[in-house]
This record gives sequence, structure tokens and C-alpha cells, in this order.
Amino acid sequence: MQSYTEENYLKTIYHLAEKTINVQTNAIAEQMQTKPASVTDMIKKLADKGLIDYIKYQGVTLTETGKNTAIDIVRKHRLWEVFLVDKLNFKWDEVHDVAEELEHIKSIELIERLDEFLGFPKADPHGDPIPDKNGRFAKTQFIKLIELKVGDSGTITGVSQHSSAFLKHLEKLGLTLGKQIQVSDVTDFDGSVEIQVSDKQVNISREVAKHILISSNGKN
Amino acid sequence: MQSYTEENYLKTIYHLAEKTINVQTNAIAEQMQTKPASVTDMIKKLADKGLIDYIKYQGVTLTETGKNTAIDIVRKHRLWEVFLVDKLNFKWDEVHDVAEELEHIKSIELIERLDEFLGFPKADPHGDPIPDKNGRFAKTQFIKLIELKVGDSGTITGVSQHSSAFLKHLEKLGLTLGKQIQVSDVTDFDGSVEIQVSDKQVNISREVAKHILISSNGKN
DNA sequence: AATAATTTTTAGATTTACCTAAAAATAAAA
DNA sequence: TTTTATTTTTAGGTAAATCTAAAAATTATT
Repeated sequence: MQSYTEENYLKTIYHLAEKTINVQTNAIAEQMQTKPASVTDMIKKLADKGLIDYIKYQGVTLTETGKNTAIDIVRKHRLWEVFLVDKLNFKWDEVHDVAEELEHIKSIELIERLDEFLGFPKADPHGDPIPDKNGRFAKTQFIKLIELKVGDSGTITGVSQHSSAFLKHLEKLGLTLGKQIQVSDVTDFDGSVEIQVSDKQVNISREVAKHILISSNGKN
Repeated sequence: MQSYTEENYLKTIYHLAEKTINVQTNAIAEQMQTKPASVTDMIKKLADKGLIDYIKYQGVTLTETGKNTAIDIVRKHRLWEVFLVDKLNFKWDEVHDVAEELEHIKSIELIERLDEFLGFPKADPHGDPIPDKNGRFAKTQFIKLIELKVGDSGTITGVSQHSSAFLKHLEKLGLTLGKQIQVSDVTDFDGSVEIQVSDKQVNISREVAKHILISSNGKN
């Protein structure tokens, strides 16, 4: 059994490990809003418990057990987000902090029943895949909108930025999950992208385009 | 803002205060499964925060603020219990421990939306009243089944014992909330009570009868 | 390769919630 | 009203998760 804090460390390490093989102390500290010295203390503890592999000065990687634990927390987080949006009518930019608390509720029965109640959803309100109860989930094939060429089209199926400001901005532009888009122009000057959505033309900055994930319908 | 532990102390004091005016250190310790010395530490802290009035050796009482905080936790606990039973199909004897965790989730918005989602229920699965968002709730007029005389009838509207063993026992006997009952006999020997429920005769011990709460239809 | 910069760890403290054991206050019994 | 029993508090200590400041290891730069 892990403490609330240990669970948060594991989850953070899991997410950081999606980008780098060895997760570094400073990266964890930044993500957890804490100091590197505190991280060192904690990773020693997690290593002792067999949840991570740790070589001094070399960063950490999750063990099989650690990874499973982390995936279970991610599963809970995403299911709760679906609950908040689908059942309690929260907006997609309002759910993160509450789910951050709910994900630590321990009952396995609760999560299985919640999953069933929600109709076994495959993705959360931001398009992130929800692991099943065995920790398995489809490795979704996303392309960043920024990588599309003029003329390419596809469906918005995710975002790689969960900040409220970003999500509200997308909402205002009508760029929500499931929307069909086509790239009509890319501006040389600032790299901003002109896209067609629901019969409207919208212009989005390069920065925004980087964080919109598209499931491609192929080129044309 | 209170810690998880502070909230649990306030809730415990609130419940104990339903029976005695001044809540004693030992009573809190027993309820919280901790030691009197630890309770003394905590009540000093809660007193400093203005949540309880505390005179050394004389026990404690909740201040207005403390009471409001406690009622808010009770509200959350009971709403979550309704959710678990009504939406996730938990049985009434399975919800307590999970609700014990869920009650500490901090978002006010969450609880208001949950309340609405559940249809603003007035009572939890054990018949306990749910305070509204202003902390107000009807002081329900219950009579203990044990106090009924032969011939008296009424409706089961609550229980004063939430242990799984007790609730499972009631379930087996068909004694669930909303059931209409009539007392047909009281045994002199052991004080056990013979009651009529759904055209069946069931015999319940004095101990069980003490913890079933009846809203009376008057005598006859 | 030597020096500088960065990253990580150690050492020693702090806070929260708990503990045990002993002392003090209050309540009950002789 | 003493004595005894019970309740409560104090004193001092522990474990978890944090911190600051300084030391050590690693990486980058000249």
C-alpha cells in the first residue's frame, strides 16, 4: 500500500518516462513543485519498496510493479474526469484538480463499478486513453496538428496540454474533441496555422498547433 | 482549510456531541482509534484555530465555525453514500468506508453538482438526513422500534447502527428502508420483538430492535 | 585535461500526527 | 474526608515528508 505522496511520485515518474528513459531528480522536483533534496529522499524510499530502479546520480525507471501502480492511478484519474464531465457537467478545463484528489481513493470495487457506470469509456475528456482494469490500453496513433501539411485533414482526438487557459482557448475557437479539421494554410512568418473547422476558418498559433492531436484521415 | 485528520476529529466530535454536551477526550480517542494523549494534542490545535471551545479537563464543544465544518463533512459523506448506492449499485452495508474517504474531497462545486445529479436527496441509504448546502436539515422524528407497543405500526426510516454485520442481518430479514412494519408481540423472556413485514412474521432481538428507527403512523 | 557549470546527494532541521510513560487533576468510594 | 480509581495532560520521542545549505558527483566548456 502506497501513501498519497508516494502515489503522486509514481504517477509523475510514469508521465516523465513517456519522454525520457531515465527520469531525473530535477525533472521530478519541478513537476512535483518540490525541491530536489526532497525527491532524493523519496526515490530512495520508492527504490527500497521495489517500485523503481535507482542508481545514484543516474535517475530512475519504474519497475514492473511501480509501472502497474502508476497506470492504476492514471486509470482512476481519467475515469473520474469522464464522470465529472459526462455526469456532473463539468467543462474539460475544470476537471483536472478534482480528479487529482479523487484518483487516490483506494477501493478497487469503486473503480470497477464507476467504469461500468460510465460505459467503459476508452478515453478521457482530453482524449487520453483510459487503461482497462488489467492496465492495458491502446497506444493511440496521434499526429500533432503542427505536423500536418496544407490540405491534410483529420479529427481532433486529443490535446497534449491540460492547462485551463489552453483548453478554454480551444473551446472558444470551437476546437473540441471529435471536430473534423483541414489545414488550409501555414503562415511562413510566424508558423501559425489556418484551419477549416465546422465551415469556419480559424487561425491558431504554432504553440497551440503543437498541442492539438489529430487522428489523421490520410492526406489528399 | 483543515487537514484530513482535523476534519475527522471535527466529525467525530460532532457525532459525539449528539449524545453528550461536553465531549470528553477518552470518548474521542476511542472513536478515532487513537490514544488520549494524541487527542489532547489535536484538541489544543483545533481550539487554537477557533473550531472548538476547550477547557482543560472539561472536554470540548464545537464553535459555530467548527460545527459548520463538521456538518459540511457529514453532508459530503451522506451524498457520496447515496451516489454509491443509487448510481453504482453498492449495498447499504458496503458504502461507509469508501464514503469515509470521499468526504474529504475539497471542491465545493463538486458537491453541489453531485447533489443536483442525485436529485437533492433528503436522506442517505441508512435514513440519516442530508444537510443542504447551508447546513440545514430537518430534525427527523424517529422512534426506536424497541419503544413501540404491541399493535403499533410504522415505517422503517433509519438505523442507528451502521456496521456491515448489522445491516446485512436486516437485509436478510427483509427489514430495509421504507418497509411498513407492525409489532405483533413482545417476548417477556428476552425482550425480543415479533413483527409483521411484507406479510411475513419475523422475530428480532432486543438489540436489533434498539437500532431500527421508525417513523410512526400513530397507534391503533 | 583542467576548470566551470549543473545536477544530485548528504547533513541537519522542521512540522504533523502519532506514541509511551509518568504526572496532575478530577471523580468515586470507603 | 481521605484514599482509590479514573480521566486527562505533560514531557519527551518517533516516522513521514518536507526544507535549506553545503558537499559530492556528473556533465559541459574552454
